[in-house]
Amino acid sequence: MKKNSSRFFYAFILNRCVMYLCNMSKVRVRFAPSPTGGLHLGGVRTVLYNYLYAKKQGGDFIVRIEDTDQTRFVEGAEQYIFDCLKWCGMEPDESPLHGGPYAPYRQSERKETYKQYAEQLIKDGFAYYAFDTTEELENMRANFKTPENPSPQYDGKIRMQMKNSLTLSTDEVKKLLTENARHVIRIKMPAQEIISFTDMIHQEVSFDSSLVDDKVLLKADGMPTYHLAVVVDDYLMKISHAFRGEEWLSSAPVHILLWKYLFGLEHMPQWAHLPLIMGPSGKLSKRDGAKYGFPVFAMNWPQAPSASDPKTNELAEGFKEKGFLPEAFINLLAVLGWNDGTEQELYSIEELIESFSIDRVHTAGAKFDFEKAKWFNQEWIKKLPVSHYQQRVKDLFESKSILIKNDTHFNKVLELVKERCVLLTDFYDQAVFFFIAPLQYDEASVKSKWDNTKSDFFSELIARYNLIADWNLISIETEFKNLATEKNSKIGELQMLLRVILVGSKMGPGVFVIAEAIGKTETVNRIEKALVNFSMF
RNA sequence: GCCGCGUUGGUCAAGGGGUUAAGACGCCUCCCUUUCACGGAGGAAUCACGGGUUCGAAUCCCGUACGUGGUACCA
Repeated sequence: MKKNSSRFFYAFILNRCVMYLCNMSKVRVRFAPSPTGGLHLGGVRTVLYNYLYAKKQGGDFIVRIEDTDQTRFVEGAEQYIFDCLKWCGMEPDESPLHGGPYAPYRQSERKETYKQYAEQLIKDGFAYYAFDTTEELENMRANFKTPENPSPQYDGKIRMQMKNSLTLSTDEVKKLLTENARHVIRIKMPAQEIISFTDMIHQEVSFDSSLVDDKVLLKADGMPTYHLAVVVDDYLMKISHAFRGEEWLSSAPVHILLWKYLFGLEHMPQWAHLPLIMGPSGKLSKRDGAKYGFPVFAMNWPQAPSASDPKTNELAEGFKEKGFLPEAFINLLAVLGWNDGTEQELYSIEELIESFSIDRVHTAGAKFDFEKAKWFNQEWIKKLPVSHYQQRVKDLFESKSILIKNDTHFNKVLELVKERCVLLTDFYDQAVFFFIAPLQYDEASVKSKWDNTKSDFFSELIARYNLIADWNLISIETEFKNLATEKNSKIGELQMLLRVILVGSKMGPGVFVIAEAIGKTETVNRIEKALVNFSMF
């Protein structure tokens, strides 16, 4: 106790010192999705690492919607993202739905802000207007294309051959601008500069500015591109740490430069580029889900209906609907690319917050393994009390037309079978027979064993069972075993037959436990029914 | 092509100069159970390759190969 509190004290002091030395304000992280479709594995892991880091430091978790591409906007996607976060147990502190001091949190609603910064960059000579049409850009790419350079860039080498405010006269530019000619604003990448920064995962990363193209900052429709928008918003929203997928690493130099030009490197958040999650063959995609039979989205996502191809109007399955518990989903994602150095694998969200550290995140991408994912779910089903997921299982039963009348009894049944369920959906097969009599039997197991002595035994068992006043595990088992002994029959064999009679197949918990649970009347009914059916084998 | 990032069993991974190279999933065998699981005991399987540095390299350095991301008025 004493040791703990002193440890806490020193940790606290250390923390304060670090904050003082770095002149650090509050930890603020953001998850910035585009509302273009389902939220997949990688996305959820990115949120998770953001969330864990923020919560561990007592910081804020912000969700910002990056909807700057109006052509890719999908109705309902934003709400879906929030639903997924809620299901996963990660409530944002600030977001378009939750509000906050830096609203609006939707980039489309901050359009004018970005424009000012873009103009500022032009004024300072760090950016320029470009008037090239789509055709002109295509021509450029076609003309400069060589086997050695299959995808020419709009960069320092060719910008002087294009139609922009660097090549046109001031008057021409002014004229085009007043005429409202379609144009974009591009960053002017410096000719020779090594741009480097420290990534919390990859350590030192550096780029040669001459190899990076003049990225568009402000599009012709006045919307910013991601590059401008992240930097501006991260600054305005006082983001302290920016964790994102590794697919952004290549464009990091653009963002670093923008920070330098606009706000100063000292205000820049600390970066961490998270390795990508892979599918069985390469990058994890929606297709992998269909191909290998596992979900890639957090929750079901109805693919956008397409008039030209009705096949695309299908459902992308989610972990929730597949039968995963959010606890398991979060757990498996957290340890896919991170571990705390101990042998622990099962973590609650609170334990994750406690143990998480960004510097123990792997540098390499990890392949998603569905078998292991299922194992996590199985462990969580065993670990959590049945009451935790009872409603979901109840809904499952009711969707299959089995009405649950008694919740206490239902709870007991689930308790009996929980350790043999991997997915929540398994509860149906594992427990249906507690509610309805088997419709068919495992014939192969019965055929070789069934004869007159067996049918005599079960006929007499019915009589004995009918006499039991107190229907409980002991009386059921005792009667059964006594009768078997009297008849000089093999108990094990008869037990197996009783199991098939009650369940339909060789599965489930102890036979007498099942008999007790379904009750005397139902047990007797099922034996009677089997006596008729088995006579045909 | 160019640039970035990466590479420990099939998968997730610990280990970061001297280890019999942890552990988990999956697979196999056995025990438990005349069921299916759970549980328990075992087993097979690994440092991408080639050069250095070193008494000693999975570990440090350099190449190569492979993978992956970027190379859009997408994010």
